[in-house]
Amino acid sequence: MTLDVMMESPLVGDVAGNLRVLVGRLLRALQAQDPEDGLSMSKVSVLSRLADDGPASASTLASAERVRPQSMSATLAALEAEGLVARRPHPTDRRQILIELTEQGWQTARSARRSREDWLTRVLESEYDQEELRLLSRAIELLERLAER
Amino acid sequence: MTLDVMMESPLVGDVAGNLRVLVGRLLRALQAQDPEDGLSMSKVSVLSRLADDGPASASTLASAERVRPQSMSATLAALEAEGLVARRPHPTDRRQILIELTEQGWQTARSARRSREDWLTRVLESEYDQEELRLLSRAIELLERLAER
DNA sequence: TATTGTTATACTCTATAACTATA
DNA sequence: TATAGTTATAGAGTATAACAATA
Repeated sequence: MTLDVMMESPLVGDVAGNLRVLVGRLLRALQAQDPEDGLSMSKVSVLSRLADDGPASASTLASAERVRPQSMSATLAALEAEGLVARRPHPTDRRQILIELTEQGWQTARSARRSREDWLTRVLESEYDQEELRLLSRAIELLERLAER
Repeated sequence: MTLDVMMESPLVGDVAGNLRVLVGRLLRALQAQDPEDGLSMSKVSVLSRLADDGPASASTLASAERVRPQSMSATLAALEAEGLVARRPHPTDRRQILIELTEQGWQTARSARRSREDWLTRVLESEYDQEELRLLSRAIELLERLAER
């Protein structure tokens, strides 16, 4: 125990290397399954954030999602074309445009995040017991902190 | 406790929804930082697998990494051009070409998985204590099972 | 016929560069 | 000048389609 702290434990190096590889593989595993709603992860991520945090400007979304404003601009144009988000002027700053979920956007955000029937849910249910799911749930909280850095 | 098991616990639905969004965000966080060795996650993933499992054919790698054979073909061509993998004929099946790590490929695979200097390692070190790192390490094992599905 | 692998081509996501409008 | 947003263009990764060689 004390030893772990005293010596430079290899744990952090392992976690880093394995996590990097894991994220790529999980991405492809999730993309391979999951045609379901026809939405890319980038789009779901933006919808999800708008649902959590409320309306936001394009540049706020861009930095939160760690993409360039130009990239977010493209994503938002696509979401708008699909009727999932709408734009309204910022009350005081006329440069900004606030992005908000449409009613359909709300429904999509909800169903994308909580669809209990999709592949991932079924796999989690069959692959892990309750204790492992609780561990995963805690790990996800920890990793969300990481994703914000 | 018993209640968790008896009622359809919302835990699995939460994990599923949050995990999907998390993976996308982690991907971009990792890609934003981490130019370091100049290798994409896809490439590191292939090198990593070759290091773990030994030489393999292109089609084996493709299904293991969940990409189409055509996509793996492109990835392998790039890795070969960088001198990290080499090809040798399959001993019995002349259709197949076995892919193996070169000496430089071995070094790169090792350092990519255990690099103690990169952004991710530093963030992990500063952001998490030893207990949290152990939890992450266990979670990564669990999620690797998921990535293979 | 089925399998392994490649080349040709296109799509998605994200990047950089250059621009307009507003603060 | 600095900030918010857009359009134009390019690169990486992966997909589908069509093909050649071998089983």
